[in-house]
Amino acid sequence: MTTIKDIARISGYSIGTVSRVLNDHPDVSDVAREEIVQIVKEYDFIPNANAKKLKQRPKGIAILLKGSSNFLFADILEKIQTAMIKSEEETTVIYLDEDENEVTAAIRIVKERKPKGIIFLGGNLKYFQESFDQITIPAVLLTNNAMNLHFDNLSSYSTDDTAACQAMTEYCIHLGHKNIGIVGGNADSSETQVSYRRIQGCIAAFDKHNIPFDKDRQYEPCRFSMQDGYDATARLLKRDPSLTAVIALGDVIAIGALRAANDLGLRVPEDVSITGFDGIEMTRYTIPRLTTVAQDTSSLALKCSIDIMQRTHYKYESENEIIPFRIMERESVRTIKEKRKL
Amino acid sequence: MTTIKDIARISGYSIGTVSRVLNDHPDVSDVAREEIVQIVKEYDFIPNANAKKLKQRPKGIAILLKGSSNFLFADILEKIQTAMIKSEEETTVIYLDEDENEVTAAIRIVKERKPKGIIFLGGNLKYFQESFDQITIPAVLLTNNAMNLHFDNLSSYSTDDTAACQAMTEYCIHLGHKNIGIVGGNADSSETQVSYRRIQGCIAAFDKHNIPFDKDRQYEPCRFSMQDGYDATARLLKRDPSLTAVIALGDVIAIGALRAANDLGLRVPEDVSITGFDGIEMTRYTIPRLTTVAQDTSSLALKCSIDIMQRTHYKYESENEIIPFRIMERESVRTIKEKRKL
DNA sequence: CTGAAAGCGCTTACAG
DNA sequence: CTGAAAGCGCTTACAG
Repeated sequence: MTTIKDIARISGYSIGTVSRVLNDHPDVSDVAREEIVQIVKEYDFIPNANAKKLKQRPKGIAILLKGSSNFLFADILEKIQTAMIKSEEETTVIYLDEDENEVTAAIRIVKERKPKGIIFLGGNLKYFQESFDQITIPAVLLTNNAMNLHFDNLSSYSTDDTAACQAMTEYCIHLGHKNIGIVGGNADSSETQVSYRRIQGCIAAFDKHNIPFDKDRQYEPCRFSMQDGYDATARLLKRDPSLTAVIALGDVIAIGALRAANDLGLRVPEDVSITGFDGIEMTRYTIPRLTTVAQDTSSLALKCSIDIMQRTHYKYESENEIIPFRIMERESVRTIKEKRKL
Repeated sequence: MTTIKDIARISGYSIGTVSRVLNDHPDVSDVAREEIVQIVKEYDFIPNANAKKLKQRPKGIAILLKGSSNFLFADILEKIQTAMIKSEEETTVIYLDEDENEVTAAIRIVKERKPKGIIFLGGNLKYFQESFDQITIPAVLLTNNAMNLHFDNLSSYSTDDTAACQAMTEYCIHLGHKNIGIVGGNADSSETQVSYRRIQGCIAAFDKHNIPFDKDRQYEPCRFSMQDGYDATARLLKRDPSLTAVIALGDVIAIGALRAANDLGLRVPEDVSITGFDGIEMTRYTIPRLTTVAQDTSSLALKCSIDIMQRTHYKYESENEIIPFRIMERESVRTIKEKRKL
């Protein structure tokens, strides 16, 4: 393994000068620079990154993304990287398992890579409560509201899950649906989890419009995957064939739901309406196209990028902002004719 | 930032002893161990990983995955990790951009992390030709055949893209299709790219059955995304409405194709048949379910895992193996009645 | 512009 | 079982 020492020996210059060339320092003679660059190329020399970081000062932004095949996060990530490319700052993405503790991971990464700031693409508020106090550099949490955590080096930009689900439910109600099923998440979960907040939104809509909701009959929990969405929707629809609409708490669940309804011989939306949540790309290609509530990934990405750049460079305050969502009216929900009027 | 030095000072032991405790070395007294562990916990001490790696010997397997939202690779990755978890070896996944040079990245990673072995999930043979010779540790390339590269520290396990596409095309031909379109990739690309090999497979089938193929009319290039698949298929189908089947060179393309046909008022498979390639999860949920050629991700993952473990631990030879594919007959292809017989 | 040297935070023979 | 010390491959004041 060739090291900087070898390059120094071969070039006849000192280690220090080689280091300066390697790091584009200005105070090196052109002759020295050329000779050293030449030898570095010849030997395909790449400096040992660990040794570098041992001395180096904080640099770059670390992006922790939870769930490597999370379509929503993948979308946001792409937009963050587009936004960040203009700034000088380098960006490193670290993919975490769905159920990994992202704060613990972040603490480790801060030690290892010494980033100037961190972006959390998704995160469990509980983990933040437990150990985010060990992180002292600026950070941004996306798609989850960190308001109640009160860390002054943590900003957050998120969609109001509860309001969004309430809006989607009301959308269905206004179209005449009264017997609506919900699929996804875990009703017994706590406020720190998205599915809980989303379910609360649905229930708020029912309450507001005086529509009864029988959880045992109209709700079916499931994880956020197509397969689970498929199974849960099949159970739900079999248990209560009178349901005219099913609100899936995530788009991947909805895609499974579409298929499940189909396999039960139900047409969407003629026989049963189905809605999603997130607004991932795939929902524009399903048959029928999925009506869903879209999180504003562009704003989320942009605000996050600006925030982290500002706070890593200057003394800005962190903030917690709710980004507006949008109901994407597409093809998977139909209008129910008022039976009473017949 | 607390370091090993602080822990040593506070505990009253030497740095060496603290290091031994940290690394679970046996020759430390229980008293010392307990005291030190206690203090480490108290201070939430995490050793600096860079400093560790500066001295440490090779460890773990690095997995380089090209294209962070590549569904096929995501699937294989999951299976590799399941297989590897049983072995002692740690595994690190590094996600690369679709168009990044994975070999250059690997060279850097070898220096930085000192892994014992590398797994490439996807890769461009051209990059391997150019600079894989700088890598001397055992490596495995997945879904691409490295046979002709002749590196004796590089194994490969792959699907025969050409044979698979030929088989899928023949499948359609046997069902009576004669006027078949192809969508995806870039016909002018070189042998080192999958799309070239897949197209060759289709053409081989046409030749074998004496079916004429007019590239300008029946072929439409496109990148591997739903949007591109949608656009390309729309162009293809408009240009030649007589096509009875469209072979998409990737599943995501096929998903776009499904939607495009639909928007053109064509029913799948009644009016036009559509096939995919890869066998990703989503193809089981499309409406209709997609007929596709499935790569055997389980075998790919298992063979790769066994290979890398063997070659990092013992003196095994590298090998290049072709893993059988499977045509998944589902719902998106129909049988054409022989018009002549009417 | 260049070199000698201290130091980053660890690990690991080597003595004892 | 434990400590003192060399060393991993770099960076960076400090002199000159």
